Amino acid sequence: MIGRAQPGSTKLIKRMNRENILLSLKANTGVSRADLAKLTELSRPCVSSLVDEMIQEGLIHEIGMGTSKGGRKPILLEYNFAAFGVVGAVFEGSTMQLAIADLKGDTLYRHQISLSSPMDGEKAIESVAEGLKVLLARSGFDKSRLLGIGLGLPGITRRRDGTISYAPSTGWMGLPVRKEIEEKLGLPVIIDNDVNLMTLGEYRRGAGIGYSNLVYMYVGTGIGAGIVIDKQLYRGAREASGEIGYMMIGPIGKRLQGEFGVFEKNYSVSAVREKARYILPYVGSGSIIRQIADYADRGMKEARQLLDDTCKHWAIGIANMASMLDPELLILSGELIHLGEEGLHSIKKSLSDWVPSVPELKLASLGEHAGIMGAIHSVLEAFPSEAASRV
Amino acid sequence: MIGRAQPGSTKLIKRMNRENILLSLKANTGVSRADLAKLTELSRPCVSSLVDEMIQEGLIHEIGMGTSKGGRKPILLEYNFAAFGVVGAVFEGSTMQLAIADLKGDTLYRHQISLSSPMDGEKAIESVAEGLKVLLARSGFDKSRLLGIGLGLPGITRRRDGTISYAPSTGWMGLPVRKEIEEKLGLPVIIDNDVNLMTLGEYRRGAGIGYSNLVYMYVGTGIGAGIVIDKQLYRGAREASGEIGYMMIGPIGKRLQGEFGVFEKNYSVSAVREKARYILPYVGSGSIIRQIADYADRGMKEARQLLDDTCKHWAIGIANMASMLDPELLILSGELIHLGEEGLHSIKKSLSDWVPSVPELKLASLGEHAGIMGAIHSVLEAFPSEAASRV
DNA sequence: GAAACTTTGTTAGTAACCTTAACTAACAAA
DNA sequence: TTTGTTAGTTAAGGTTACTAACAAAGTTTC
Repeated sequence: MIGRAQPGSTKLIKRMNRENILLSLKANTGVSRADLAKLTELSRPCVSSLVDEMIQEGLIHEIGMGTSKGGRKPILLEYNFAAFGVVGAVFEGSTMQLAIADLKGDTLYRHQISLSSPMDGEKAIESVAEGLKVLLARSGFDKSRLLGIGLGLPGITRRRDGTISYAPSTGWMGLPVRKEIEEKLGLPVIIDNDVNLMTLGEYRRGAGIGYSNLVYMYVGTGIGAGIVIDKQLYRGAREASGEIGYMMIGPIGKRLQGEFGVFEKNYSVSAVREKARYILPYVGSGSIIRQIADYADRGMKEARQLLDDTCKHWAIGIANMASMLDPELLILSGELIHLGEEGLHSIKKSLSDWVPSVPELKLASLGEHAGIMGAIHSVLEAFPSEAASRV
Repeated sequence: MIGRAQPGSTKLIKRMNRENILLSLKANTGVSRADLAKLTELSRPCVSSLVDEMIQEGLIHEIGMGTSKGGRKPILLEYNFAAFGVVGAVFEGSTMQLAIADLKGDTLYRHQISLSSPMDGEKAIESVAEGLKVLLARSGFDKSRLLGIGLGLPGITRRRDGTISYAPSTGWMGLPVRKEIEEKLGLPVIIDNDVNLMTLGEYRRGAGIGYSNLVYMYVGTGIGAGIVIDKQLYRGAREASGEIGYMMIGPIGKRLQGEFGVFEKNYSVSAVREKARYILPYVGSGSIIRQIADYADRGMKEARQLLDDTCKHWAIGIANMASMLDPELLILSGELIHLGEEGLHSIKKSLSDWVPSVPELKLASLGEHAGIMGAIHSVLEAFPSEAASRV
């Protein structure tokens, strides 16, 4: 027999109403009880009693009187963003970035750790513990006031199990990350793919604020994408969504097990850099697309060709995603940032030639911080107003 | 200021509980009040009173006694699937198919109308009215007992507005279909893209039953896809999701405004048929891929090449979708049905070479009826247990 | 400057809904 | 016939939010 969720009870409706009040309070600061009644469509007495309860619990503060609108002055309220904290951590090659944030998602302190032996999973887990200690000390937060830790990892992560199921670049396949860290720290841990978290970061705090459906495309050593659908990050049936490095773009060739996908084999930063080495007299460590563009601008024909070919195929990747998902917005990140205005324009032109519904295009706005912002927000989303659910 | 939805009231919890009971009752027939209490996690008295209420309203029936499990015999209940009806209608080229169904989604009667002037939008709308009359007469349903009409149309539909925003094949661009039919018939109308409805049909009644994330791929005159994410049909920001005919697969060429996309220009049934004309001595009207395969099997080299090339590029389309969305299941439909076991196998092989997370592959199982099934279910989903929400 | 509104917030009583506890009904097993 | 179990009902009680009325603290009007 097939059952169902959520039996409607009197507790449930209270929880919903508390949640609604908190949400309104998070979205607009300096709001009175009367305002909340209007916003939530609850009666004034009901709002008053719930608010008083939450003031007792330390979730809300009274911050003084407001100006009269022709009657008694309102008592302004504020969500107590400092009531709890969250920690975000992201592995990036040989460094680990950590940050502690309040319930608003505002970063309080950052910390960075260089991993001496980048490929050692156990060591990496230990440095999370180390970084956490530093952040707690600096911020003065007690561990009991942390909601949890969000952790960004390369490869395909199994969020539910808390393990890594596919990680060609680090070799941490099968590592039970969540369990180990939770045991070591006694805090809830959420793991996720790094590109997913960057997507979440840009969606909540960057170029994607206010949109409901967007795609985030990242071109780096590999090529990946994150997908937000109906305001939710979509992770796929096996948490392998957005693995667009495996799209069939460019020459196919033979694929070796455990290797990169066709698209990234042809047009990742590493691949383009490799091609450039055959053409350019000198290849530095900066943005490869800028280096190629510089030579192209100076009239080097082969450079111009490589540039055009690369842009065209990146545009093809974008067009494929746009035609399939019809997002409102497409955020370009990683090496795509360096395309510049002309590059962006040529991609827009291609899209309008190719697909019927062209999404808005924006460059990512958070830079290096996208991943850690996302990690922070992944915890905030996993525990929606934590305290409200204690009822 | 930013407000919020759903003020939690005592009415809401009753509605939720009624809804839960109805859902359990829809999913399993022949269930007692005691069973429902277990399924919904409500108390037995609560279930009893809600059930009695709904029996009064005609939503539920008692269907007799069950067998004792060591005590008093249970009174078995059944959802009254005949309480309301829904109508589905689908335009397909020059014919319109209609069907009337009960709340279970089981088709009661079908009807088909040939459109004398297929491209005349007004005429088409009139035939919906005509078909509805026939179905009501045959089934004995009164119009007041219909929840609504689901209507499948080619092109990009604006579901909210009820208009058509892009329809190169019919030219019905901008037609306010919903408004006109609602005014003419006095019934709620839901319009949707035809491929979306086929997807919904297969998801609810065909190859996709039980899955939560799937992609439906249709190859016909055009190429399109439907996307189900987290048990919801995803329509895209501008309702243009799944327009995979515009993926960049095969030679690009110049795209003319209002024309087909690159993928479908190269590998739709019409495109492949065109290529076949240059190769095969005779091209009939049946499945084009079967015709090519027959010549290939008889040793004709060019036919074999065309077959392989076509399969390969269809597989590329599938791989692109799989790598981006990581669905559990991919349903193949339209001309893809005729690939047969060998074709399916070769596509599976390609996929496992190309992408890291290979979805299950199935052939569509509803054939011609997928669209109309979907139309029916689109109404059922838009009015979830209609009567329950009257509370 | 007093009277008449207005807005904010609280108090008291009520209605809606679910739950628990206890009961009747109906049946199986021994 | 007794004992135990399952199904369904009745009655009392607990939460929760709502309405109505009121107090507090302003502004506006004449």
